[in-house]
Amino acid sequence: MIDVHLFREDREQLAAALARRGVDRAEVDRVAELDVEARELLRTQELLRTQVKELSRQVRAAQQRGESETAAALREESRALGAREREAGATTEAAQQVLREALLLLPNVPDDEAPDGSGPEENVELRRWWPGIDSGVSAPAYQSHQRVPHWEIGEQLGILDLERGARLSGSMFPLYRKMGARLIRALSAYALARHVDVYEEIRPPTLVLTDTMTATGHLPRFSDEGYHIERDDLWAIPTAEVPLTSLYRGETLEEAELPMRFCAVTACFRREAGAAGRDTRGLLRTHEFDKVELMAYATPDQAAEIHADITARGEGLLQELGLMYRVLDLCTGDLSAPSARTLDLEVYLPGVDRFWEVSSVSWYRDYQARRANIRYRPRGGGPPVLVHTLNGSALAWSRIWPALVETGRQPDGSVRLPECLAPYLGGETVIRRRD
RNA sequence: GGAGGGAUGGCAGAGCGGACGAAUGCGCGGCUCUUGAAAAGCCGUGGGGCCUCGGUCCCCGUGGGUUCGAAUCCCACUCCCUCCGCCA
Repeated sequence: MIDVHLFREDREQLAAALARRGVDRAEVDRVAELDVEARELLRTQELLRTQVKELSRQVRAAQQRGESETAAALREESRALGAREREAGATTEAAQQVLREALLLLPNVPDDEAPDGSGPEENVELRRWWPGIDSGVSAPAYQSHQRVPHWEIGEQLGILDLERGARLSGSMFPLYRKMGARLIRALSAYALARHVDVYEEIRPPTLVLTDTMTATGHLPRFSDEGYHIERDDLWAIPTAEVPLTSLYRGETLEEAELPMRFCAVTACFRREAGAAGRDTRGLLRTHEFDKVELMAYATPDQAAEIHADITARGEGLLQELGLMYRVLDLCTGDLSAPSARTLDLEVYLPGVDRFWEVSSVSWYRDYQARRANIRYRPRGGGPPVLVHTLNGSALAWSRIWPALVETGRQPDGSVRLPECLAPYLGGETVIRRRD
């Protein structure tokens, strides 16, 4: 959530920044007015409250002097004021609630560096990588045996069973078999092993409270996107970012502890309500997928370096896996609501001939931390300061899996997997037809 | 699911209707003493909001209630601990 002070002190600048991502000026003005209103109501209420407290003191004093009639009169006066105070309190609270809701719905202020644009087509491609690029090899010319979509490969090799997945849970709930299942497990083990040097491994809960979903910005704005278990009022996490960001919710850290870095592999659940019917073939879009997530709390000074590190780790994995990918700098119109700056990593799938997002590395500044109330005590003293939060995937396996089987497909129909996975696959890096 | 106990500042822990945002100890910071350190002594030390920067209001797990007045009494809930039941 945006600092409400900006609406008082820097409204013009704020409105201009938010306009870059399509927020109507009227929205900004409305929040500013709600803020003024709520403060006025608060002042009225506090004045009444002060009077009640003063009268209560006088009641006691009168009682101690034995003046019971005076005490009774004062009590009566205070009672009347108290009723008015309660009324004013209710009004104030209602106004503050309206203000809070409006603030929660507003997206973050984009970073100055984020490119302008109104939608995905205006994202800026920063770089592109493929095996051998460093030694001057030109972009790969994929062969016809690689131009087979992964759902066909998966069926041929018996490693992906979408029909039975759908039987269990409906469409877009994939079921992997044999080496296909093992590959997912291997990828998670491989990636975590690469990150635990610096990122503490966490195994968080998969179902979380509404407060936990609200802290990251997934609620209230995107309630349609989440699986909600009504009976217990719990949400299935759409990404490990959600539990990881709330790990220290409500706490005050010491500056010396920062940056704090975490990684986790979890299942991720998405209803894909807004994308119904699009990209539904194979594994392109699924309701459940496994992903390794990196997440950090940082001081504002540390944030840029962490952002670069998470990006580098995602890229590092893609390079070791030998997959062509590109890096996009998301324009203001495509930025997720809580993010100030996001770099997307997109892997190339030769079988379906398209780049597909496998990681979104985002810097939220203090937008999530303000919702989650996570602060740190500065080394040199002074009041606690909100942390910056950052996160990114490394990586989303439901899209790496297709990239690997399509890219690694041999002329004989078998699939060759990258050597870096051998230790996690029992040494076997070829998936053959009769596996 | 059942029974009982608990939740107070960075930590421990007192307070159980009136000047309590809260004793005391530890920790932390500063100073004195010391060649230096330790010890000792002295002083300081939670967070948030609002305004005319001097004030003022809120926060004792959360939400409600009683009262002129609530950390303190009542109700509900959450979480933690102990025991029982069930269970991978």
